[in-house]
Amino acid sequence: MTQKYDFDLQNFLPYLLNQAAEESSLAFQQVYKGRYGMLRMEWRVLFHLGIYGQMTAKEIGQRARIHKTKVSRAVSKLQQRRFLTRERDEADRRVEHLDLTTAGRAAYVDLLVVAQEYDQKLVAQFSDEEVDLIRRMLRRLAVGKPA
Amino acid sequence: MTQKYDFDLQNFLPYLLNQAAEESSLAFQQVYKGRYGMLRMEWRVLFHLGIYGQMTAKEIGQRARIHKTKVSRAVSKLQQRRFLTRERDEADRRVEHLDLTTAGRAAYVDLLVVAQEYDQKLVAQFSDEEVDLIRRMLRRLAVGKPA
DNA sequence: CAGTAATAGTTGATTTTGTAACTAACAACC
DNA sequence: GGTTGTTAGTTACAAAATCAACTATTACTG
Repeated sequence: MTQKYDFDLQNFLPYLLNQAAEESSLAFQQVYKGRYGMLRMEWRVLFHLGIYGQMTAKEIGQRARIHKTKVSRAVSKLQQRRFLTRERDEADRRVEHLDLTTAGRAAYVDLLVVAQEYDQKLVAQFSDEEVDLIRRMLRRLAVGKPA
Repeated sequence: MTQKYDFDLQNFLPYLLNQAAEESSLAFQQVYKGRYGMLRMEWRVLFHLGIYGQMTAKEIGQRARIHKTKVSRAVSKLQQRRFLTRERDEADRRVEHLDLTTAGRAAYVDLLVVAQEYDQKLVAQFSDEEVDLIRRMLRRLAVGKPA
């Protein structure tokens, strides 16, 4: 009965992607969780602000493909920890411009170093061409719409 | 200040993997959730039993790298839905041998077809060599231990 | 062979996430 | 200029993941 249908989870792309994603997130997760008590969504928001500078919650959600409720909660937490400030837009009072505080920027820079080192470790297992290719493939898969 | 440290999330492997994993799981998730009300852990257990035949909860956890509490709860749910049976090992009464029922096997086969079709759609975006490479890379990343 | 450690699996309390409904502000249309 | 529709963001409730402690059974050890 085994293998009757000749299918292997080890070739099933969504499964493989999940396994690799989980494993590859683990070490970095321990750092931002351990050092700053951050959640996944929180470091993502932190990094978006760190990299791209002042943004609104909506813009972060669009870029990172995170639902607005998750962004909202991550922003609250980061604000509580004094990692960012919210400033209401006077032209359109619905939107808030988010920006990192000095403390937030320090945390970002700290984690950035860790992220870069960790990424290099991961990437070092493969050739430059391989890395280049997997990045392009992953970006394509992340967009969706294969059909 | 922007780009000061020349780091792009779009190149950070854990981030890319997460994005791709999330997106690629979505369509298939809707199927097993919609048709059988299953959770991610439940289809994984179902597939492990479908592919490899009778196993214990521990073996499933090891193969799939799922924590035992998650396996335990998935198994309970699948049993409630009469998709699997548990049989106590008489030699070691701590362990249970799990096996799919006819209904469980039917669900497995049904979802298997969907999975295969979906995988083919994903894979069709790339050349055979590319697919081969990404699978090998993902398997390697999934094992961990880059350092 | 009693006592301690280890293993398979379960359960309960706490945190996180996901879904949907909500508020507040702006836009657009008649 | 008031009704209707949209958009940014929040909140409340339900679903799920996580972590720790628990039971039952087997294995080790002096």
